[in-house]
Amino acid sequence: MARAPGGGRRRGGGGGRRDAAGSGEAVRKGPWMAEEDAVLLEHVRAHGPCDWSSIRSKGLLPRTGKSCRLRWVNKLRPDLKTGCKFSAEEERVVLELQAQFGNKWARIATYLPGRTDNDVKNFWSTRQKRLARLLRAPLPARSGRNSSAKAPAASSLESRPAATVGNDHNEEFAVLCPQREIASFFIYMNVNALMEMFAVDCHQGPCCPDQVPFGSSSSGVHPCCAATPFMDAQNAALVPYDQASSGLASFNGALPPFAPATYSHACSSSSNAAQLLPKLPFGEPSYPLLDYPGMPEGWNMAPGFINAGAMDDLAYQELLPMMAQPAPMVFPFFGTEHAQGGVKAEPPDAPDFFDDLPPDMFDSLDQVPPPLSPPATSSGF
DNA sequence: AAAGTGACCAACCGCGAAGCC
DNA sequence: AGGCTTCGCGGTTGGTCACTT
Repeated sequence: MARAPGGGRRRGGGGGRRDAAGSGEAVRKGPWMAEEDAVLLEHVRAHGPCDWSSIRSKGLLPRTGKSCRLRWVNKLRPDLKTGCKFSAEEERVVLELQAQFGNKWARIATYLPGRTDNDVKNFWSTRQKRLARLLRAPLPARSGRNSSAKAPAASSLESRPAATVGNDHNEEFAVLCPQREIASFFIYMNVNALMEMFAVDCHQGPCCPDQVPFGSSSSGVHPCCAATPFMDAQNAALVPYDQASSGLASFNGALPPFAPATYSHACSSSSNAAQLLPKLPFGEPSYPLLDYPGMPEGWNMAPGFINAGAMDDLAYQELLPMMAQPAPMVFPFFGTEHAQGGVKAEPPDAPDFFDDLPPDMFDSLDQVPPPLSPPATSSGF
């Protein structure tokens, strides 16, 4: 879906208005014109990408240095990949690094030649919105074995913040997200298997021009996805609660072939995830695990599976209205910071959400993984 | 064909860090 | 040491386009 370049906002003056700056000087805001770009490029050619504020002070452009820098970084740099979507490999790198660094877009962008922090940020934001919508979407009732599974008692719903979501069909889903400070449960769910389970339509995007109904694939895996080492961005960390607790969520369908990651950097290479994951009631992953540099040792991630913890507050907030009971403003899975009336606040005492998770989930889980540690070598920057 | 929705993305804002005086 | 300026980053907004209904 190629998009015409330049489709942009018209904020701060409708593309030509001159706003009065605090000092009374006219500062232009809004979209850049070709002539302005030319001036900016000339400045960079002559002085290099620095001294941004002088552009305005010299009267070259009625733009703030900040605006000039942004324009250069995001649009005028010669090495940018403009007008091209994130590749599967880039997506994978973003996912890995976001899990490792958090929302450090500038840092992540340094691993992606030709991409800016804004690119990465926008990509991630779009992806999260899509995830949130996927989680929020009413899903049709399942049939067969799944429909017979009992949902947890309502009482346990109340105390399972951020872990359970009901929908119009009275289904419950455990959205198991990591609580880095308590116990990081990363559940990597093949979204295509998920979609198949709930007969959710597949939106594979441009890689998948000819959508094939799931039913037509004998393996149950969308052929497009099966051919993609890293699947579509719509991978969702959504596990039907009853299945999560019963272990049915270990998918037997064919999983996408795994191409060993070409991306790597000098961080942790060892792993103990293989030791941890089997302890979760999802069965032994039958696919190779990607090593997650900088993650607590062993926090590997399967290709085509996302880190459920990557779901940010946005996604969770979008889930809130779906919850049968208003969740307390305690989000143990989402880290120590969360928005609360616009103010970031430390969550109160952690609830006993463990009590509401399947007891067998913890059967052999004795040790809590250590909190995320900074990358061993971030000096590559 | 029109309206609605979602994806994309340019560019602003606020804040904090770094550098300078 | 402290204030000011500049720069960089992350969050957010909102416009446009493509696709769907």
